[in-house]
Amino acid sequence: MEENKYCYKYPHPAVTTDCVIFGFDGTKLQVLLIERGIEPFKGKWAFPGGFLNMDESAEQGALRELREETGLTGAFIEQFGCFSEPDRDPRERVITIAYYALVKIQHVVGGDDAAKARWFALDDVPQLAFDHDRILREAVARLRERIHFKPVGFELLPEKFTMRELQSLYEAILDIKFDRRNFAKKMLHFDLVTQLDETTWPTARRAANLFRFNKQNYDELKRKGFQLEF
Amino acid sequence: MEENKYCYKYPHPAVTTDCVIFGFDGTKLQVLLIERGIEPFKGKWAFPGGFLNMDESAEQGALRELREETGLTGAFIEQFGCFSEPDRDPRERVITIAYYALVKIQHVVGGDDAAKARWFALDDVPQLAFDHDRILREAVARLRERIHFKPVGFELLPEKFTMRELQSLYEAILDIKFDRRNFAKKMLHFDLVTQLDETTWPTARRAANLFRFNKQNYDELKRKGFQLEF
DNA sequence: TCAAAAGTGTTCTCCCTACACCCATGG
DNA sequence: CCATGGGTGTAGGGAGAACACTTTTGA
Repeated sequence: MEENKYCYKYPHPAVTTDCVIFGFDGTKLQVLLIERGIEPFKGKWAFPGGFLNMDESAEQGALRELREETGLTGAFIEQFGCFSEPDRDPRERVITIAYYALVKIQHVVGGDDAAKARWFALDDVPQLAFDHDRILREAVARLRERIHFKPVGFELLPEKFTMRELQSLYEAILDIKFDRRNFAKKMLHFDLVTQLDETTWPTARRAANLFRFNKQNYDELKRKGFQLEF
Repeated sequence: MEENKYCYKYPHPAVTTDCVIFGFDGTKLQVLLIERGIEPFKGKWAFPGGFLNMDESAEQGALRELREETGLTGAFIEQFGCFSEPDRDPRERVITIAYYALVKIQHVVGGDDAAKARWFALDDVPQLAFDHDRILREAVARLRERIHFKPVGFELLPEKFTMRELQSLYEAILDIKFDRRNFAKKMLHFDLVTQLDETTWPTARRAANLFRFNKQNYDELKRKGFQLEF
């Protein structure tokens, strides 16, 4: 049996993609992790990911992994870095291209296949396999940067959401508190959210207005080169 | 003679680093390009770069390439993306990890070795080899993003510079015009620049005050978590 | 003396911030 | 009726934007 049939003149590293999947439960930012079933780092938690196929781009690879692990298609993903320390994988030299994904948590049924998958609040993520601790830190940093200029947050919310949910999301990502009224004012001022006629079922105390993301207006603003700011 | 002696169970892509080197000539943002001497894309211009060694991280590889091509050590570099379209290199599958470097143009003696190297103003960069056009667009986009929050611009200027030079740099990067007085006010307000007692030789019409970057104050601001804004 | 670039301060506006009271609903 | 969360407006301050004239020096 031929074991090592792919040969090159010079050494080549292996290349993987890893996907930091963020979700939002209405209160806290969550990350989807998978418990490793094999060595190395067996039993540790890690991001879903895997080797890149030779006929796919890194983005396609990341989307494929995402689909395989969560069943999600068409989620928002963005590459945020490539991690390449020579000894980051004990088996062989592996370079990973890292993406973060923003998913609507209620669309993820939970680890649908073999792998043990679980959501963790960002505060109580356990120690991770490989250099995934560092990868997570950089993913969060990138997400924080992004949300200042792009309304990526909407990717994490359901179609319809309350102003409080939106605010909680921003607060969870940026780890700061906003004044309720000022936050709503700013959001509405940009016309990025549209108020619907519906309200929440009065399941809490009082029914709250529902909003949806106004993509048209966002595209319009972007086209004009407007710089948002949060 | 054994040609292909590095063998793997699964196919591995080749991995390179490429370095988009930015400089500033006092008026326009410049990029350092190298004319390719071999196929593919012989005669086209491209960024300096090369294959990653197996014992170095991507950042080390990029710094090594930078040193080999320009003689520069210790320049500011930042990774901004990994490009992985399966057919981006006609020879074999090659993934490139892209960095941009900010260098003081007067420190670069010019292509010191074999390669034909030349500075191009951003406006008249010719069509580039591989997918380097796209890489350049993304490098510029990242630089623009960065300069809003980090005083990366100082990496491009000499130790001592005039307020006008600094303003021209910001204008070149962001492609907008500022009011001279407001710009100086904002810069001085953050205490990011310190005025020196020296002035330029009155080579233009009137001598201008010289400034230098106040790194201490910047670190101080950063430590306190201050968010700059330009 | 003229042209070209440098130095300098004020006003106005707008946006961000801080802040408090009433309303609706379920228990 | 009370507790909880939702809705709403205003006043003040600070930062950014607009803006013009004088100075220096070389040609």
